[in-house]
Amino acid sequence: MDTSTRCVPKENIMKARKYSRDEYLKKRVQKKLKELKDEIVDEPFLFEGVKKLTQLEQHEFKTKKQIYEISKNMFEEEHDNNNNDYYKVPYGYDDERGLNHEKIFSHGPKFESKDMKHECDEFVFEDQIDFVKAMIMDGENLEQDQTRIQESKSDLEKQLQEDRKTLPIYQYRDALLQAVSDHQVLVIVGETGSGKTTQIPQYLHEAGYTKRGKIGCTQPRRVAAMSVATRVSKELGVKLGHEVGYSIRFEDCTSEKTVLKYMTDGMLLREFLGEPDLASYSVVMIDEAHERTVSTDILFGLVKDIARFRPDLKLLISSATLDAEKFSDFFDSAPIFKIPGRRYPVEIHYTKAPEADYLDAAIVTALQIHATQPPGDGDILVFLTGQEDIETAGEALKHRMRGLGMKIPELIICPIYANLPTELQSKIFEPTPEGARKVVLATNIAETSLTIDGIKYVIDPGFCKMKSYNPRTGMESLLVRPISKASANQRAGRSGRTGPGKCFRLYTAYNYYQDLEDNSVPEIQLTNLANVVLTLMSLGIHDLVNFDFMDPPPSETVIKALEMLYALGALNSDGELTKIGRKMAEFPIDPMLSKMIVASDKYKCSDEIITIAAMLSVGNSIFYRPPKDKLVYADNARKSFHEGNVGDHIALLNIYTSWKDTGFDSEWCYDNYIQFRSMKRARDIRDQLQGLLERVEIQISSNSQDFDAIKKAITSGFFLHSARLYNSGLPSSSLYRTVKHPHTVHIHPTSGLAKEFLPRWVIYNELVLTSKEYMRQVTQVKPEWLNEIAPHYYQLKKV
DNA sequence: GAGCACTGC
Repeated sequence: MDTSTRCVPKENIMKARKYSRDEYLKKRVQKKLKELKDEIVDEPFLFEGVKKLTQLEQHEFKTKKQIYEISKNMFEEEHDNNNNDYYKVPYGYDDERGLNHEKIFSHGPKFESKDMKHECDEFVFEDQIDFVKAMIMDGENLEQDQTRIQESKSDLEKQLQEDRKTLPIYQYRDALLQAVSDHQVLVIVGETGSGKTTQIPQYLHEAGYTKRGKIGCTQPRRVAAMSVATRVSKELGVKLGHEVGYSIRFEDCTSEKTVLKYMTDGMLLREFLGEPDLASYSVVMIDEAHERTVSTDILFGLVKDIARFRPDLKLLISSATLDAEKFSDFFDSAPIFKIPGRRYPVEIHYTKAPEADYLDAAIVTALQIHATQPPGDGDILVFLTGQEDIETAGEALKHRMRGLGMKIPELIICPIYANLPTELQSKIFEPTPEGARKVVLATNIAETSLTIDGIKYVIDPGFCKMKSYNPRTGMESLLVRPISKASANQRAGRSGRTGPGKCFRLYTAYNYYQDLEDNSVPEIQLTNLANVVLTLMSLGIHDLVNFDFMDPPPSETVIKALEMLYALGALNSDGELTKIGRKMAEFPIDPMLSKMIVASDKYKCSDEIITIAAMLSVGNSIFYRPPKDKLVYADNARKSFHEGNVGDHIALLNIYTSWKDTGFDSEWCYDNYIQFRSMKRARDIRDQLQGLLERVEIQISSNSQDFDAIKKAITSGFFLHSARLYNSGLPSSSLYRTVKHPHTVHIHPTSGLAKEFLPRWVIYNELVLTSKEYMRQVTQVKPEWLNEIAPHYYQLKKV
């Protein structure tokens, strides 16, 4: 794979495809077809036409397939009311592309792997992708998997105990307990299915560690913490929330009795604030450490530190294979304990040559698999970068399946990405009907966050979207980038969960070994750290430069965060936390938002401000973006909350109060093109913030009519994000200049302020870089407020 | 007139 071309932003590839080549091609083909139409007498106009066309246009167009598709579209438009059967591929149509099955079958295979050769012998597409089978990721302990049978309810507990003994980890029980007793820190390597998450805490409990304190086990995700705790409580035959419990944001399912506590990593981090030595714990297990979330990375440094003062505290770091040595090194050469996983073998296939258009290649590969493998065999999972890719691929697949007619089994297309409304997400979990096959088009969500049963084939184009953060400008953007080896292996492993699987990588073996990084860049190096720095500060860690990070974040990012906290008044000139800073640290949100809340006390509008803070911290998924034809309704709905050019912040407040007035109705959300899921989340966050107000002694006060007071409170948090209209003489100019680091930016078109009216001074929630540099969530302010609210910051600047 | 991968507190 030529990584330089692979790094081209997806938009460019898409644009080139959509607007230049295809448009051009379409016009040419349509013209030619019209010319030819009179020559070809009806029967199958389309196919004869295509045949002639391909001869004529051979030198101009790359593949007949494209010509076929365009002429087919054109044909369909013309014969819209006709019998659909007409579009079936007629017998005898000769196209090496593979639209006639009998013909195609005679072509040779291009797969190199032996078994595929046999299976693919009869079906080859013109732009077939050549794969080379390279290796098999070994499966382990397979024979034991046969025993997983659900028993009747009365036998359930007995069965659960039997099940526990069949887990690979069971035979290592005594050795593991010995290792834990001999060493304070232990790195555990165990692949998925080894049972480490459910069993290790139970073994330690059985061995008596819970007599001295709780056993805590962290997970990167909420659902994992919940489901594992549920499972373990069943295995131990206790009620969830008693001896076994879980703790996640908005939901604490634990009691005084709880000795095995599963929690999200962020939750343990917040527990540090109340209990800096984790005195109530005897064992802390950091699970899925290889995922390297910001919270786990911080936890590493913190637990390593407290382990020195608490020799009785046992630490378990559990991870996937690749990182084990690194974890061991970080924890002063802690011993590594290996547990084999339980997984089926996965065949890895690479392409012989790099693929220029990964989307097209993925579609063709999916069709190839579908056409050559028996349908009851297993479903296909395709990893794509985002919603747009998924929609494009879904359309293309549907289209081509129609082109292939009835001779091929049904293919059910299931898109899945995090912003997809919940009711549409559930489609992927429905069992595949007999004789059909499911193809799941997924983002990275399927890499770790959810598991789909019945997947046998994985198609991995080798890309994902990654966040990048520029500490200098404070700008965030998403870039399409090649994945890491670890990520590629994780994706491949998704095919081997219920039986032997196959993974088709749309890049070459050379690309894999030479071009891909071993591991993904840890998140802590890619993100804004203001909140993390504030948390560490309130734990009394002032020397952040020397904090023991496994992979330190760029010093620029840390300095930027410190500067911001200083400007917000959370730190004094000695770098110590102020009273304001301590209050701010109580809120689990971005420091600028928490400053806004703390400041709202003064303006007597804390009720409105926590609503705005909750809405802002839900992020950009509040508005549902429907397909193009309904987009205009969605935009109008959005505008209706923005009457009087109140600004986007007040508009968010309006949305929340309108929703609240309906009694938190889901229909209302649907009518207004608002995501119900996001609103529920906003409500949860708001409730949490309201609870925290008491803790920092801020009165709930409402002042819903005084927008200036609300805006002033917002300005107290966001005065660093101010911008001034630039070139205001020109009516069409919408250029703004940020005040802090002078930089030209625009108001995001989805803002209520974008068109109607351009204020001279604004504050914004965030900067994003997409096609331009945009300010998102913008509100007008008066320049004198900046002087009044942040004189320390604006005194020298000319406002 | 744009276009937001995924988590978490």
